[in-house]
Amino acid sequence: MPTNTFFNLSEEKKNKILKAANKEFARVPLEQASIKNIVEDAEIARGSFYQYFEDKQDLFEYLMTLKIGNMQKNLFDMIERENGNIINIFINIYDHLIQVGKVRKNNKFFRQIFENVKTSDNLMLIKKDVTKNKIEQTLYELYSKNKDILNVKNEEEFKLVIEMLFAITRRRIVASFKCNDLDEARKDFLKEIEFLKNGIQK
Amino acid sequence: MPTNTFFNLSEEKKNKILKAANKEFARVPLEQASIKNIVEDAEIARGSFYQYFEDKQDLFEYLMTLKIGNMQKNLFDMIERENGNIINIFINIYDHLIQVGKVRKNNKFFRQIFENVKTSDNLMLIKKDVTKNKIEQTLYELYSKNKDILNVKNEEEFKLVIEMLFAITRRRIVASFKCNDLDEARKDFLKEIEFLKNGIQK
DNA sequence: ATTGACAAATGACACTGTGTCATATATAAT
DNA sequence: ATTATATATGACACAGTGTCATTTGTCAAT
Repeated sequence: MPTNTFFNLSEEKKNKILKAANKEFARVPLEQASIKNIVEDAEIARGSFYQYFEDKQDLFEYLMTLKIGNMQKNLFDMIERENGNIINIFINIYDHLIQVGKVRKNNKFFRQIFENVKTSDNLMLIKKDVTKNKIEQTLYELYSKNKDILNVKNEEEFKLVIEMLFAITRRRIVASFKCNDLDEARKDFLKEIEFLKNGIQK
Repeated sequence: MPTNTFFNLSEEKKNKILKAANKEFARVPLEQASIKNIVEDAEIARGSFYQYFEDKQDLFEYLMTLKIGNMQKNLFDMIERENGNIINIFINIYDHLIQVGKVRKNNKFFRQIFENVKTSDNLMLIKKDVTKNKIEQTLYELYSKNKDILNVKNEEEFKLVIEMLFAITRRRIVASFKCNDLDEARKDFLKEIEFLKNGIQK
């Protein structure tokens, strides 16, 4: 978490810093991002940076929570709209994120994040406990709505299914970045979803 | 690729360097690995390192090809043994790698690699064209053997299936690192494979 | 208006690590 | 013995990090 000193800054100054951070984190993966670039771009002294943030990770995570906050609402709306059907939800997430990637300015920022998620990284970038609770709760609701249409015996198995859907969606979003033909990319995604839905075995 | 200068070195010296590299790459992910540590451990001058390798990536990739070379034979044997059944092959790969992780000294090296593969990284660490050709060829043979038991219309779809199996296996191997109970971890893996095999939809 | 006390800003500094290069040393070839 | 060629070396310039003593700003109390 940033310090109070940071939060006490004028909106203008805070924005300048966040904008510079956004730019840097969009440029390269987190490990390669340089505080030097950020402070130069934001026109603050190096020392000030450390007055505001513990390190670049700290700033990065804060920036993430801001961005995720925006998406969260969309996500819960979407769950509502799809009446909880987990498969359709993920298809919607895919489409939504591809759309975001195409249109929005923070395009590159998200791309960096998606491309650089490591196999060992957790389900999601959601670490904040507040959202975590809501997720847990939502998960249970989703389970209730899906247990009759899915081949799952209990909530544990349902979680596995979600992880698989998540992994597929993530991989396919990244693949779409590299692919020129978005329609083609989407077809591959849907094909994989279908494989998971109906099984690969004859 | 390392330079000729490196290959001309005495076996002893080469081994000392590779051993030091192995140690460092087992310690931290590639980006954090330090050439300084390697040269100090291998007792060579900093300048010499750059006489042998372009950079740490170069050394890393060479080390990888050595290790993969060892596994390759095992893999092709396994394909033979399982008579090409792609699902069983992946279950075998899982078991084999878990075994390697438990037993072998290079334990940590593999763990680093598996944990730090990024979503944007390709199917495998196999970049060498030689092996690539053999893989392509093997892929076709595998397709022939599996097309009758799997729900795939063509080789493209078969490739998607392989990618999915690969992704699942990778994720589940990494999960097993974090899990104390290896049997539990294996069950989750098999469950996911079963989901893919028979579908998640009732 | 002056003082004191606290908050915030600053950049020089010590540190760690990278990649290069001129020079030194070894090996081989004639 | 001389020359050519290959190999080895560590000092150096550069880039980045995190810290800290010092400076600057703010504002309440006198």
